[in-house]
Amino acid sequence: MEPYLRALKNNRLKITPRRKAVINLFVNYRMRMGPYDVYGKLKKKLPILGLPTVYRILDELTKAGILIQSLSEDRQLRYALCTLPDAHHHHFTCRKCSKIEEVEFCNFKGVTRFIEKKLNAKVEAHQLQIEGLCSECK
Amino acid sequence: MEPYLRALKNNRLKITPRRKAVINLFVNYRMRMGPYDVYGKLKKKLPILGLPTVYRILDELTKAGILIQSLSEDRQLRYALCTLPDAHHHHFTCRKCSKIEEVEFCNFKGVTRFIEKKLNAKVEAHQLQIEGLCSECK
DNA sequence: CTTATAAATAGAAATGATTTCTATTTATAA
DNA sequence: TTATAAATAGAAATCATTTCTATTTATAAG
Ligand SMILES: [Mn+2]
Ligand SMILES: [Mn+2]
Ligand SMILES: [Zn+2]
Ligand SMILES: [Zn+2]
Repeated sequence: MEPYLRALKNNRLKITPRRKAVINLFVNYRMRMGPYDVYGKLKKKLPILGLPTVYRILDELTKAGILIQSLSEDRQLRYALCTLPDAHHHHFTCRKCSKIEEVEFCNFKGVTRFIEKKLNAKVEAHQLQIEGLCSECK
Repeated sequence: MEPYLRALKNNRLKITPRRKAVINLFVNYRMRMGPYDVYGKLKKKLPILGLPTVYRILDELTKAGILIQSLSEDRQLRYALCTLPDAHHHHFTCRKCSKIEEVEFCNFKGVTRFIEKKLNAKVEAHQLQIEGLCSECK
């Protein structure tokens, strides 16, 4: 919890009950959740809570490096805790239980070389989504 | 053009002026376009044209393997012609001119091995977006 | 412990891409 | 030529997301 509060301070974000509750939720549930999921789960403990606040906090936490944002099959926003904010890496999502796992391995240099040689283009960014079944669900 | 019309037949889609116009547009402009881009460009030649028709045709052509669908940074739908519908491959998008190029190279097996060994999970699918500047724009 | 201030929030409202609906038109096969 | 299901236009609905504004709150300084 402390490193996340420090990340808030580093990004000049005040430590509020709502922000702490959102972070806590993601620490307890290590899975992908959308704004409405988060809203639904927090509404129990914080009956006075606005959905726009959830959207805003999720965006702020993403910019602060605490969460990662992705789009699910239905093209809606999803977020998950990222425990390795600094080094380049990817994420594996379980199709059954939505659990997220860190993938500290990236092969992409080979693809970059291929493209820059064959297409004579400059590769600037890549994004990789990996899906499947986690060890418990398979 | 003929292989695309054959693909329509194979998918029990009638050959209509609207569908031919959409395919033609993507054959002439080898770039990513959204429904509204397509609508705007076709409206000149086909003044009677509905935006829902464009949405529907783009979806049908994607299911028929003629186009690929992707989401742009602004989370909106984008489409492009795919000239290699059968073999597994990826696509490079130019950030400046939106040109799409085929990338017939995929490294992913190494990532799969890493994940299946380290996380004991089953990898079922992956999606890779590659962006940069094409040979003309860089 | 106050107080001042900018930041954060709730709730209502707006936005806008995408989808649905329905009456009419059209491609296609017999 | 005709019958039929498929395709379409245009209007309307949907709904995730964003914007707006008045009120509340976290925080730092005195
Ligand atoms: Mn991570
Ligand atoms: Mn392709
Ligand atoms: Zn799982
Ligand atoms: Zn370019």
